Amino acid sequence: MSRSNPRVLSTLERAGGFASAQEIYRLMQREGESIGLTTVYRALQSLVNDKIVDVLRRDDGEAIYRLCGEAHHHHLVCKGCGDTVEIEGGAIEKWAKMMAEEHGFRDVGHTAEIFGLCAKC
Amino acid sequence: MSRSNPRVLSTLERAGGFASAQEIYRLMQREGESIGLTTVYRALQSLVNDKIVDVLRRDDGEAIYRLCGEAHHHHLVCKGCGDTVEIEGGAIEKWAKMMAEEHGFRDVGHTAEIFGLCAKC
DNA sequence: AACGGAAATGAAAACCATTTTCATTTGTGC
DNA sequence: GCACAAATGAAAATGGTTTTCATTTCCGTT
Repeated sequence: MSRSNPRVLSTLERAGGFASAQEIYRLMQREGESIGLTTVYRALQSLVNDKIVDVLRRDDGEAIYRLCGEAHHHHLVCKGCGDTVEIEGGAIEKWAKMMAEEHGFRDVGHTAEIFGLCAKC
Repeated sequence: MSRSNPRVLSTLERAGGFASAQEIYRLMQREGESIGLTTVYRALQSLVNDKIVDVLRRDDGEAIYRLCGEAHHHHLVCKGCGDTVEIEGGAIEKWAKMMAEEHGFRDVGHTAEIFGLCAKC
């Protein structure tokens, strides 16, 4: 039942370990790989089930997939120009762990994004 | 140009300051208010522009709207049963402020959600 | 009160990411 | 080679959100 298509995984890796299904699909097309959008979605779902990738949501609602193994980081996004800076979140990791423990949750992940206006905007 | 329909705002307040457009629409219908879904969406957009409400995304991609004035808190969500606990995020506020400062960002906000499995699941 | 233009409204259509359906192809064990 | 399961992808369905456009409501001016 493992539909974890290796071509999809490797494309996700090549994309910097961070991309939406549509982006992965377009990327594969551009590189001449023959694949259907459906298969991309299925492969990603499968990778999520197998906990090889995580899902988050972009602000526009599109789902983005990220390799779990990736150095975990967060984003500082400019509301004006869309510029994004990757930032460390050590404090957040601890906070998430503490909060989860306190409420008896296990197997936890988290998302955290900061948005504002950058120096130029 | 202010399309910030007060009936929509008051319904959002009544919903606990936290609801999706569809939920607000259904709530208003149930209460016998005559309004179109389009108007609800427009009113919410307008409230977001005026910084009276914020938007976040639920895991399924649906946008949820929240009164800005609300005591700012975060959520610990169970992936199994969907149960949600509101938690404090003092550490996060500081982290967000620091990171923003460090990169010259101003007028910053943030989102942070923790998800995992609750004790029952 | 009547008129005219601007803003608001909402039904229906368009949009777009995602999921489902289903017929076809591919792969594997016999 | 054969049969059966799994994988594939085109096309249709789904569902939240946005757009279009014709109609209605508001307001300020006569």
